Amino acid sequence: MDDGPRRPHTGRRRNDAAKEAILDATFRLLSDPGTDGVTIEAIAAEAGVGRQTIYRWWPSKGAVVADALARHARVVVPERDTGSFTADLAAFLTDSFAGLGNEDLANRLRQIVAEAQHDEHVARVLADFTAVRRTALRVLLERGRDAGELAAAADLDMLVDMAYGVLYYRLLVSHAPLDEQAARSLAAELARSAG
Amino acid sequence: MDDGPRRPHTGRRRNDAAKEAILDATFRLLSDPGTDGVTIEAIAAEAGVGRQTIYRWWPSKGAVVADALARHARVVVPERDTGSFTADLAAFLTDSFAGLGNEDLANRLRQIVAEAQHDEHVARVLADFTAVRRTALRVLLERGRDAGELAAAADLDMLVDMAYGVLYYRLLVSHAPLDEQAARSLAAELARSAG
DNA sequence: TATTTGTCGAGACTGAACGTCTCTGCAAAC
DNA sequence: GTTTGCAGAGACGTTCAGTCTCGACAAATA
Repeated sequence: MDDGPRRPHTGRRRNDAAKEAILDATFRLLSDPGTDGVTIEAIAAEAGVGRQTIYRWWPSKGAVVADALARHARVVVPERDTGSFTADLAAFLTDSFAGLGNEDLANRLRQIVAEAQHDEHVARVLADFTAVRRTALRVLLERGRDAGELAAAADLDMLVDMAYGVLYYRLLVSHAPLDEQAARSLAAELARSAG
Repeated sequence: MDDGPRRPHTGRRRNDAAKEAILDATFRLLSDPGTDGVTIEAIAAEAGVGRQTIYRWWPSKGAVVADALARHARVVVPERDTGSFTADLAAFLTDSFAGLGNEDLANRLRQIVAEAQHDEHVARVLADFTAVRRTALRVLLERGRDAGELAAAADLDMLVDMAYGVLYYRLLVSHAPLDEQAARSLAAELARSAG
């Protein structure tokens, strides 16, 4: 049934610059704390593009948002290796928490998590994003375990989830701050898993 | 300026039965995994009520949803006191995780968290709901600490957040299951904070 | 009992937003 | 130079939240 392309491509090609402009505009709007949920209309206007052009590249608003987020997902987690596992862990958590001290970023992440609950595209991006973060923390914990600062039997994946769990739990429920003191306390409790 | 009610109430009174029907209908619809986000229209139809009647009792859809949820929020957390702190903790976490094994409940909680991010009414309900849970777990941890099974210096609030953090993190990102093994491992890591 | 008052269900209406369709212009391949 | 398909613009259909209006009706009062 599907006989595929039966002749070479002709006609005008899609404009990659438009795609870039759309992604940039989307990300810019997502940062704006004022707008609660970005609209396609706003993205098109901000990018100086027709709505249809957006739907030529992506199947839905969620897909655009997901793509825009994904390309900025590689936020740098500074590599720490001061020799002291506890200090490295505390620094890692402090950095992670501090990033969300920026309310723009915190709002963005809240939006992503919310949207991921009913948009599979966003869910996929969030899954990839968090997986990268988990891996980074796990590497740190492995180093600590190999150095004998964590119990050999410790469930490192669970420890990772406990750490990021606190971050997301507090981000989404907002009952307690994600400040430096919290990071220190969390690091201390995690490190208490001493071998 | 506000001279208050200048005469006793007259006229037909609001129908409490309608209010009940609306709340019940809302909760029923929230459980339905098919509908992604309940509509006022659907609530009104399900309750056999006019839309305006809903807005006569609540200011917004979020408020209705929040109220419907709040009245069912008192899910029973069985009181455990077997004498063994570790066993009690494991049982508490196993119960908590098991509740979300029900996909209806898990979906509902996902919806609540998502909606809470941009609806203050829902956010309030979620905050109250989680606060009750945190208190229950904290009592359990205090007992463990008093029994010398947790370090005296342990930051119990942080431990509580680490526990519920794992629950919410896994619920929302879905990278790992909330099964009994997870509950056991989590209990073990928390209890490792031995004094 | 008759009047007043405010709720009832029903449905029209507004406004926001998603996503589709259509139009004219234009750029790239043939 | 013709064909093909993307460009931006905007009209359009649809869904949904929330408001407004209407005739019916129930409760309190006179």
